[in-house]
Amino acid sequence: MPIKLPISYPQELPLSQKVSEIKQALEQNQVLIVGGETGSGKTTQLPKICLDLGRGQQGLIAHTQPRRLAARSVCQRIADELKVEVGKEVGYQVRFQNITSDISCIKLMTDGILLAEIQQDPLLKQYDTVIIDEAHERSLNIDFLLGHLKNLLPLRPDLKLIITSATIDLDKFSAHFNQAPIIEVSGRTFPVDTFYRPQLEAEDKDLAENIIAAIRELFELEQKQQKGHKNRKGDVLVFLSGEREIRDIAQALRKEKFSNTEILPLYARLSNKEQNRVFQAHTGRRIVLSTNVAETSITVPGITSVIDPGTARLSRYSVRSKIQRLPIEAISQASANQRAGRCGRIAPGICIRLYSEDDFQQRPEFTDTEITRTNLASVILQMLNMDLGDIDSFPFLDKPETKAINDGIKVLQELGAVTDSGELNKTGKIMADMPVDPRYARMLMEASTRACLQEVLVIVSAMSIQDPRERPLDKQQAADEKHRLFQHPQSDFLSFLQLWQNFEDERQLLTQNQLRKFCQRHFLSYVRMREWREIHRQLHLQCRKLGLKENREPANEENIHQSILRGLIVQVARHHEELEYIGTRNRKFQIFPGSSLFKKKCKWILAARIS
DNA sequence: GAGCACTGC
Repeated sequence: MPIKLPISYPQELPLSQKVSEIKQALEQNQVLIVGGETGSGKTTQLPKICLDLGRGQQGLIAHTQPRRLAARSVCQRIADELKVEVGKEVGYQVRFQNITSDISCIKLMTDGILLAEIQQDPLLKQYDTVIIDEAHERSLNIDFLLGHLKNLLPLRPDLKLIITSATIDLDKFSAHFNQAPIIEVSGRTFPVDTFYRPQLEAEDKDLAENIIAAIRELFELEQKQQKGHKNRKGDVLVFLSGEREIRDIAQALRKEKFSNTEILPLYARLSNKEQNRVFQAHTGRRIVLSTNVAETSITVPGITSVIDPGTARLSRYSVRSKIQRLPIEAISQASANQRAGRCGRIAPGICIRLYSEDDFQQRPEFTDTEITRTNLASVILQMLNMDLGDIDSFPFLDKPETKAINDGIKVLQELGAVTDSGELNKTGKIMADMPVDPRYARMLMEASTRACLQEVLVIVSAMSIQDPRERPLDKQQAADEKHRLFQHPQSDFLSFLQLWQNFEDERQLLTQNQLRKFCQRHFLSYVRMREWREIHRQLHLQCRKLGLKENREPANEENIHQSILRGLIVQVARHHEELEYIGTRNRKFQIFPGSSLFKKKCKWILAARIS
């Protein structure tokens, strides 16, 4: 039964000018690439165009976003434009939340959800159209989806696919899909003036001084330029590498006492409430000091200038050392341009780069894609589970190096998920059905045989989220003191268990409001505690479904640690001297000072994470 | 003696 919805395209959106062109291209081609910057309207209008063409009737229109928040808010916007309720004709699904119904014809979701669905339904039979949005972000999920979709298209001639991307590297997507047509849509952005102000090491200035100098220059530039403009001083966005750098620079900037100016930190670990401060109206000027969250995840409103020191932390896996790390690196040109673009959204902007134009020109054009920077065990496990055949011949946009693939297979062998010849065994099949890292999945399986699944479920969920313990700058001691209440003297893994048990006891007794207060008093993030419980619940249900054995009696600690060890064999270490330990591959490291084992000099330890 | 960012049936 076709659903009739009133469809119109807001005149002011650039994409609305191209509706008939896009319709024609979609009718004549199976795949279409749409390039357009922020504000082009592609995200909200493309699903409507599909609907207009009669799609979303035979099957759903799938529309993927890289983040949960985006999936929810895009869903809301489309529902508003179509004048329907969220969850009816237009719904969304993200982890823990499925707000769709039988009458849904557009389904917003994270790309991770679509990927997970492929495990059960490789042909994606419930969809007649798939829109992969923000494909330029090139996450592991997106790359895997684009590879699978390429194989799928000939098997589903009725399926239409739209790939959208910022206007970088459109040809690459087109080439991947048999020279699919490209339609470019302009964005609604303003020009950004870029200035290069290299930090001169010879002058012995530190980053703070360079940033202060840049801010002063910015203010002067604005005054000169302001003759023709309205007299609103816009806000400044400064990109920094991490929490500590933000703290240091904030301190230095506050000392400068810029008149009528507020310094605002922004990073993902802040509570929602603290993050929301950037969206609140304010008088005077604001200088926002942010990590990379402001590059893609959070759009800070009101920014008219950007200061870009040109570095960021980037997660990298080394096949040689078997370790995932977070080094600070020079960012790519694409990333620098994305940062600059953050100040051209409401008025012409100014971007000051704290490096030379030469330096910029010599940088790589694009950031290395995630698939080249990460351990492939999880991707390979999923591919084996789907029986995709030879991994070498899977049509990745960028093929991972053979040695990275071999390393991923080796990890799976070490976990006992595949045979010596690289085939998935029974253990591996079950692991592939668990929504966690293969190492963690292996721990759960081991725990099932060692009568400690209950406990290991709590620990694995804890390791899958960000640490719920908070340590505010001005209350570090008070926080440490409270956290010690939950500390197990011999094991940080068991500390998680102790925290969980305490929290559960309180949760049974308290109202939600009281529980929030309990969290505040004990320096725990309520939001992350909730995420912990949600992941735990999801994993618990899945383990039950997969037939893992739950223990009725409390487990013995030895068994808990043996189970964790089964997943983390490469992270055992022996005491060397003083605070130093020697791990596998002769790696030397120290224990994190927050650990209960920090100064204990144990003979052997098992590290949850090494960096 | 101390913390980049996302994400999953």
